[in-house]
Amino acid sequence: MQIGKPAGDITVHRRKRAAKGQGTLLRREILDAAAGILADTGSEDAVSIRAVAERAGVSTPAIYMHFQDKESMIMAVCTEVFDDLDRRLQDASAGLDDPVEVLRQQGIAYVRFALERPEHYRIVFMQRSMHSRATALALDPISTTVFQHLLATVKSCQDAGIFPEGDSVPIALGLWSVAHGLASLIIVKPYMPWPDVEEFADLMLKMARLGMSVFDGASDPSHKSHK
Amino acid sequence: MQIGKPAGDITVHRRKRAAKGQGTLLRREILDAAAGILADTGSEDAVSIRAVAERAGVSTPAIYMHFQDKESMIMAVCTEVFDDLDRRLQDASAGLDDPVEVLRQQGIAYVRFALERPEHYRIVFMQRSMHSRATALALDPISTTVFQHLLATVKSCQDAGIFPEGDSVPIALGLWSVAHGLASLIIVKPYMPWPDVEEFADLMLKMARLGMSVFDGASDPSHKSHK
DNA sequence: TGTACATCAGTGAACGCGCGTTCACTGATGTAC
DNA sequence: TGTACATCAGTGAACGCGCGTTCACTGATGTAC
Repeated sequence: MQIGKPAGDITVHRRKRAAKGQGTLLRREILDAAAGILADTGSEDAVSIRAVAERAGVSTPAIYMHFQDKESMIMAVCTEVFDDLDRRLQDASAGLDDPVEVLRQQGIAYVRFALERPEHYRIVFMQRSMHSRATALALDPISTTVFQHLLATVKSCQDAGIFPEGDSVPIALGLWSVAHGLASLIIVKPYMPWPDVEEFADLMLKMARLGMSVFDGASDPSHKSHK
Repeated sequence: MQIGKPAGDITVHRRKRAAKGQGTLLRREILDAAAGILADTGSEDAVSIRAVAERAGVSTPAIYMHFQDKESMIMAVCTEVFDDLDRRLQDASAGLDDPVEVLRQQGIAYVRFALERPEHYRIVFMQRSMHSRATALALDPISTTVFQHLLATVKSCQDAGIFPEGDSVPIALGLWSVAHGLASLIIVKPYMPWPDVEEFADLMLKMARLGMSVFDGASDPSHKSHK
C-alpha cells in the first residue's frame, strides 16, 4: 500500500512560509503532522521525513531546520505523548482524596489512553526503536513525570496503610506492568474475545491492588536489582 | 549501522546445493537464518529477504522457492516461536499434579522464555506487523496450542475450586496479560530498576491468582464481548 | 554400461521504489542609513 | 520616504543505499532406454 502519496495531479497543500521571527511555528506543525501520520497509518515506518514534510505542506529539507535528524523528530513526538498521558492521568484523579480511588481512576485512564491512541502508545511503550543510548535515557520512563506521579500515589497508599511500607518502586512497577499488560495485549490482539475493556481493566487493577497489599511485604527479600 | 554486510573481500559462506529430492532442506536453513538475524540484531527490520539469503549462504531469489513472499517467511518464523513457547511451557509443568503449581511454573517459564528470546517474543506478541488479515488470523493466539493449554489449566483450577466457575476465557486472558505485561515492559525498558525478575514474576503471578479467585466471580456481569 | 534428457535447485542481473540526508540556491522580510 | 542589504525560512535536485520482487538462465542429478 502506498502511504501519503497524493493521487494523480491533485495539488498538494503547500504551507505559507512563516514570518521572520516565527521560524519555530513550523516545528509545531511538523510534530502534529508526525503524530497524525502515526495515528492514521498505524505504523511507525510510515512516519518518514518525507511523509511528514508532505503532510506539513513543506519541502523535505525543511524538517532539518527544526530537528537534527529523524530520531530527534521521533523523540520529540514521544516526549509529547508522555506529556499528554501525564495530563490525562492528572485530570482523571483531580479532586480525589482517597489514594486508592486515585490509583483506580489513573489506572483506568491509563488503559483508556492506550486504547484511544494505540499507535502513540505503541511507539512509546512497545518499541525498542530508540536506537541511540542517549535517546533511550532521555525517554527513560522513571525520570518522567508520569512515573514520578505514580510513585507519589503509591507512597500515599503506603502512608494510608493500604500497601506495606518499604520501597515504593517495585510496587509501582508491578501496578504499571498490570495496566501495561492489558493495554498492550489488547492493542496487539484486538480480535481476541476481550471482555468489556473498562470493566476488565477495573477488575485487573483491583486485583493487582489486592495482591500487592497482601503479598508484597510477605515474600520480599529486599529485592536485589537484576542484571 | 550496516547489517549483515560482509567485511571487505572476505568470501562469504556459500551453501552447497541440496540433492535432488531434498529441496525442503533449505527451508529449514532459511527459518534458522531468519531467527538468527532476529536474535542477533534485535530488530525485525534487519530480517530482510536479502539478509536472510546471505546468512543462509544462498542467493536472494532462492528464498522464493520456499516462501511465497516475505510475509510468509516471517509468519513461518512466528509459528515456530509459538511452538517453542508451547513446548517450553509443557516442559515446565510436566509431571505436576497441583493445577496451581502448574499455573505458577508455566507463568514463570513464560516470562523466562520472553526474556531469553526477547526479539522472538517481540515479533510475536508486541508487533502489529502482521499486515494482511489472513496472516493475523492464522497467528491468532486463541487458536494456538499455547492458549488452549492455558485454558485447560484454568479449567482444572476452576474444577479444583481455586477459581470461580464460569467462562474460563476472561480468567485466562487476565493471567496472560499479567505475565505479558511484566515480560514486555522488561523487554522494552530493561534499564529500569526491576527487582529480581523471577521472584518478581512469581510475586505478580501469585498476586494475579489471588485477585482472580477473589474478584472474578464477584464483579463479573457475564462480560459482554467488546467489539 | 552408456548416453540423452527432463527435472530440480538453484543463480546473476536488473526493475523501480522510498528512504535519510546534503548541497547550493532563492526570495520574502525586516532593518540601517 | 527610499533603498541597499543582511537575515531568515525555506526550496529543488541530487547522492547513495537497501529493499522486495521478477526474469531469463544454468548446471548438477537422477532416470529411461
